[in-house]
Amino acid sequence: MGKPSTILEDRETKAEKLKEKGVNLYPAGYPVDITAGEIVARFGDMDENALEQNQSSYRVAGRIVSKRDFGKASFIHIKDRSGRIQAYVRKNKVKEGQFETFKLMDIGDFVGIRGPLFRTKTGELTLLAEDMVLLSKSMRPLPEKWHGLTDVETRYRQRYVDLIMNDPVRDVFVTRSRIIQAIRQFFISRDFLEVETPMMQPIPGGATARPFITHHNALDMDLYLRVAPELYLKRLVVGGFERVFEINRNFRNEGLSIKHNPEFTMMEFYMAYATYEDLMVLTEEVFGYLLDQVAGGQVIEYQGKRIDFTPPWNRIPLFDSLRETGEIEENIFEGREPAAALARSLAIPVQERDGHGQILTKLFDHLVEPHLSNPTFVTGYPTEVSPLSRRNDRDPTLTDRFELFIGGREIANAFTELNDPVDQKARFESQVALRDAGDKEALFMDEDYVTALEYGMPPTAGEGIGIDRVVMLLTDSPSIRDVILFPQMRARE
RNA sequence: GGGCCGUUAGCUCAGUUUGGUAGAGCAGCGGACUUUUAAUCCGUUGGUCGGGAGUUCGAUUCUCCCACGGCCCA
Repeated sequence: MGKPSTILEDRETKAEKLKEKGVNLYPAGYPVDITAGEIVARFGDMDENALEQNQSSYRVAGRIVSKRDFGKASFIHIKDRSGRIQAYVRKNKVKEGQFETFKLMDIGDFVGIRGPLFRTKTGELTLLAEDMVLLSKSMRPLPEKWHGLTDVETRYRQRYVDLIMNDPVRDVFVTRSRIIQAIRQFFISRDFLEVETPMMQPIPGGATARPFITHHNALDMDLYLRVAPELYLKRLVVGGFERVFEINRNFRNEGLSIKHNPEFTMMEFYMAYATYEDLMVLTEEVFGYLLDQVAGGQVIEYQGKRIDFTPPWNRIPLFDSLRETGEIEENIFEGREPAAALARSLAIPVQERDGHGQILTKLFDHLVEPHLSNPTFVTGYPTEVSPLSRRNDRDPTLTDRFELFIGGREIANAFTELNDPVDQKARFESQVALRDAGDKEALFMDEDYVTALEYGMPPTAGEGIGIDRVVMLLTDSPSIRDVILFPQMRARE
């Protein structure tokens, strides 16, 4: 990159020639009065005669994405945010001198074109250029028209080129925006308040994950990029906002993979007086709305597999899901050792500090999770791995919690919130013990959060939905990098 | 962190097996062409073969190290 080549030199030469002709390479603005997409929508069905009757002239602006020259005439396609439209540039139709200027333009340049519409011999709706101005000169060549840009590294590092060249990529991000809009609308319509809570936290909390550390100079204190907004959102429930949600970034200092990016987008919501069972129904409803809005039906195809979102979704306790694999002995539920032995035999790493519940959850992750294709609520998570969840009334070793799996991946995590400050403090203390034993993902003690609970939090249920993973499902994208505009990459020298 | 694969012209890719300092298509440049659709036709420029070291008379090719990327595992 940045190395001189003849292609770059050719563009500089053209730029110089244009300047000599008095052409401004980078003029300000252009009075666009229609987009390419609107032209197609409004005139796409009109035949030649009808178009001829319409004497109106239209101003369109966009990037030249293709060019077919013929001496004294040329066909180009220009692309704007709505789509593409062909334009016909002919020497005796444009203004004096403009054709010579056009000859110095390249694929990649932005132009503004004014003229009437007509239909070519081959039937394509086309703008006849009567006035044409250069709006911005492109100094670098775009990738080849036929194969386009496929190199994934370049696609991620120079996403702007990917977006210019690959319409399906562009569509993914349009869909992503629509998904977030739909979720926002759904919750606002249910009387939830959208809020923003700190991304920089003195005590990271809300999820068991390794945080990023940063430093505030004026305060001379370390701050953590949040791993979750959870504890702040629940403080707001304490404060009387009974229904809140936030859609924003979380940061986790972990490896990169096809489903992990260090920063990712999470939607979290909290609903006073609800239980985790209410949230299962609400989750079916929000996905139902979402699929209607962006997928046009309750069945999608993800990576060649059919996924049916028609409610009600399957619900299964975590331990039962392990039993159903048929690959386990009942004794793994009775004591830590048999569970640990099974895990080791499956090459699942078990740490000294891992408790029985932790090991069973790891077995689930390994044996069950990848097979949960249709939406499935898994309930009955051990209290040990759920330090912020309310204990189940019948079995206090389990919590009132579910995780939602779709397409073999965790998509959401929800529970009735632990609002007993005494139990919460004890849970934090267990987490601190784990941290002291070397678990870098364990929670920190958060005294102020306990204090908030001491003021009283109504019975509440809350849920986090991984937005990137939802977008992956609904856009049939195999990698999280395909749904994040600028995925994290190693710095290049 | 480990394993496997990849990195050659602006882009998409051959070539490496069997070492003799590189090819194609598109793009670009010059020419013809006033209704094309990957326009067509004629001519033509362009490469420190990801970086470094080693083996060799000679390395894009073989060996080692490094960088970046992808997939799988952890």
